[in-house]
Amino acid sequence: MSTSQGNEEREHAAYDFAYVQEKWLPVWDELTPFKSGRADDARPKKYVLDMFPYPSGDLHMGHAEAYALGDVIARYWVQKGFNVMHPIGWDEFGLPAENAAIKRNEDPRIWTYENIATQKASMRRYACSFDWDRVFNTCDPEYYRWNQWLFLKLHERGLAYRKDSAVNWCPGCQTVLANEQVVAGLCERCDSAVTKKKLNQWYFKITDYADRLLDDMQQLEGLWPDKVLTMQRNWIGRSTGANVQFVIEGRSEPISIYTTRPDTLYGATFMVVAADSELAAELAAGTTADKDFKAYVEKIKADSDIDRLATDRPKSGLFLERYAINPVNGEKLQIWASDYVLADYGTGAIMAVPAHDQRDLDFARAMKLPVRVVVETGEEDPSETGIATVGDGTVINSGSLNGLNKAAAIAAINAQLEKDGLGKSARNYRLRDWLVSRQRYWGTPIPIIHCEKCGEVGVPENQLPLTLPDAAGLDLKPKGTSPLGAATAWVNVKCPKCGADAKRDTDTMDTFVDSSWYFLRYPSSTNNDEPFARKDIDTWLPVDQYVGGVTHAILHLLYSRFFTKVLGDMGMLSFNEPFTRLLNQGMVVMDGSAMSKSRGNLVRLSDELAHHGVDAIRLSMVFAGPPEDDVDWSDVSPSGSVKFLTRAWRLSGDIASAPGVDFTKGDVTLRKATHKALNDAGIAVETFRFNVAIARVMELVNATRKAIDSGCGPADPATREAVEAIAIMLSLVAPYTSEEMWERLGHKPAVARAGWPTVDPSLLVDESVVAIIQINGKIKERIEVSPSISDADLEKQAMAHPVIVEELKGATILKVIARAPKLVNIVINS
RNA sequence: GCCCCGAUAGCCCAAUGGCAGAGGCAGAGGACUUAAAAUCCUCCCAGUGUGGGUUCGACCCCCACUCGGGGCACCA
Repeated sequence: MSTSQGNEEREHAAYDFAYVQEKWLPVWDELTPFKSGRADDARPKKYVLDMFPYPSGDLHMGHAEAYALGDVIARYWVQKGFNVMHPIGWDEFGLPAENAAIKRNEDPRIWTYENIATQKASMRRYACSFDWDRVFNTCDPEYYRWNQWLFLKLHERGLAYRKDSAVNWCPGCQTVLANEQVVAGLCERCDSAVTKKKLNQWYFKITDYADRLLDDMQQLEGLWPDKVLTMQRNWIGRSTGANVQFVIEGRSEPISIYTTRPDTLYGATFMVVAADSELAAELAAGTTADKDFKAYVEKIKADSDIDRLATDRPKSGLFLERYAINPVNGEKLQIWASDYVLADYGTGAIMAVPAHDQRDLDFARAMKLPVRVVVETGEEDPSETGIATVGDGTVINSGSLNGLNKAAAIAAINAQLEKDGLGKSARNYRLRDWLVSRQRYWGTPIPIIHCEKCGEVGVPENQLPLTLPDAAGLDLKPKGTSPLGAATAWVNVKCPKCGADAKRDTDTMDTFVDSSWYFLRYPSSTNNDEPFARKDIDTWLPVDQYVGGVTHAILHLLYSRFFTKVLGDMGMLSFNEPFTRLLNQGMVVMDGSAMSKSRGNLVRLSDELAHHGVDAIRLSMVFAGPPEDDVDWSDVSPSGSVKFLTRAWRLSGDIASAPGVDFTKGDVTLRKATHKALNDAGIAVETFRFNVAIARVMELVNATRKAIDSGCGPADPATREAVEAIAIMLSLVAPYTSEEMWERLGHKPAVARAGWPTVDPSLLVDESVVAIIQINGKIKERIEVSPSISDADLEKQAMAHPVIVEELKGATILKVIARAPKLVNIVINS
């Protein structure tokens, strides 16, 4: 630590950030100001969590922003006297590591652990307020054994199951993908066009939780960004309607269709079944249409998702030469097969009401099928305009439903169908079960043994973790089947139940399994007896504040919510939403677009840190604008941040009073500025307006500079109070500078634990305020009044003011609005 | 095509329905200096995308539109 003489020597030197960084890091290592959960810690808890990184290289600008923002929140609550747990770990399984391993021809662990070491060192230098004692790696067996344990628990509960299904297949990665990992028909990892493949795969039954995932979002209202809640609602996509039974000529069983518009049942003019469904194949079998049908199915199989998603795609289909009977009027309806009906939604069959559904109308017009209007909406005839009338109206041509509006007709027809045993109300979801198996090496092995006699047998718990076979000797290149299959010594085992020869499941789990419960692990990160201890969970969870990118709005957050509910049902925890508050930070872009090497606009974090120092980069990130907005690095000025920090730092060398001086004896004007800044900055931080909080600190720095140079002077206690407040507020964004200031002010480290000064409410009120006097909304005069003046007194003063009296001469006063102590508005006719 | 968010000074951004400017960047001038840098001081700049409406009063609320960003997109 510097001597006072050393301080003097440095007094007028420029602020040397490199020196200061090197100076304080070892001190903080020693003091561990952010260690959470000491046994004797009586402070109330606060769990602040940043989304954990993937170790794909060194930290980049995006990390710098995210961690700067998360750190403001974590450090603020520490200053406010909370026992803050702010942990970090690494999310390591997945394709980047595996692809790097293939390229380098080595074990993915090597690349992974190298990158972790790099990132960890960068985080330490970046002065993140992480609790380093809680770190874990998801690729360590000590972690992923609990993925396996959870998988087995889900399997026991029927929530993990295998089925044959047409799944998303990425030809680039040579693996299946979850629905959530297909973005606009492309693989989210490698941008290959995703195709369909019929495979037997593992699923988690997230659809069982669709209603709870939807309904529990009510409690997140106002605490999560609306955008994320909307995206999740859309993704789950609950729709309500009815299933209706249609008798089929020549078939013993009726076909059930799903519709959201049972009120238009009389308007059904044909039926459509999904061309790729078993139902379609069965209906076509034996008819003269069968040959054409098979050809049609082959044709649509060749279409990629991209083709299917094209908006102007013409409708295609084929008449199956079969007929259905409309249950309400006995009409004979043609049954068609088409790819615009999805096999895995609803029942895979629909009644087509072309007058009131655009897709059905497009199809009817293409195939020359009849259109019948059964809802009078006042719009033109759909069969002429080609535009279906989908809105509300009066039901016509519909027997007993005639004259009703949409809602009444739906209620009436549902009741009638139910009574006649022909249908009942139903719900459907866009959400599909979560496909969790992957045909790749670098993931958690699925802990299932396949036995010819016993079927799927879970690996006994006492044999967990089931570790990955050594990568050496395995060909990791993607080839459509798991590389684990080649590890014969690993694959061939005895059935734990019957002892017969059996084989291990060779697929690995989707890496999103790892991150779906990791936030539960931090409080128990060193516990090797269970995934998490109930006592720790009850102490720390749920997460009070989660910070991360909006890219995870659906995937990770939905899966985490699902896991939380499942674990709740298992009695392992007692809350139903894992993340109480969520902040989505924006991205860091350059010249308006995402940074990339190929675009040539990549800014290297390490370069920025070398040029401007950690504090200036953190400050620039936080001050750039509202946290949820993108930061355009070409708009921010790290050198401006350096300038401000230097200016603040210099104040600390100018203070002439001693630590502990009685602030109440200080200059009132500056004291008011200090307390207002503390008050406003605190509110701004709590409402995520960090840029505003910094503006308040800048104001106080300016006011203090002025007070020292030409006001109450450096010896006044108020200047010390102000600079100490600045150091504490600045500690949220500029840990090095503020620590240095704190020392120069005569205090011992760490400023991070100094405590947010208590705001004196009496210093927040002004003795007098300026009230404005308006006539017809235009400002005519300003007067100084007491802040506690009454409306009546303010009005009296305003009306008596000479300027106003003059203005009002000859006018008729219509109304006077007084809003003490801010303004009086006199309305006159002019 | 549908839904959501945004638009304030040359730029980034502030403003419980009540004086449009908190803060910063950039710019201009000055002080200090042999000079430069650094520092300090002072100053400049818009009436809030467009058109209506509500109100005593609108950046703020309502309607329509323009532009920008994001999400969803055959889910019956």
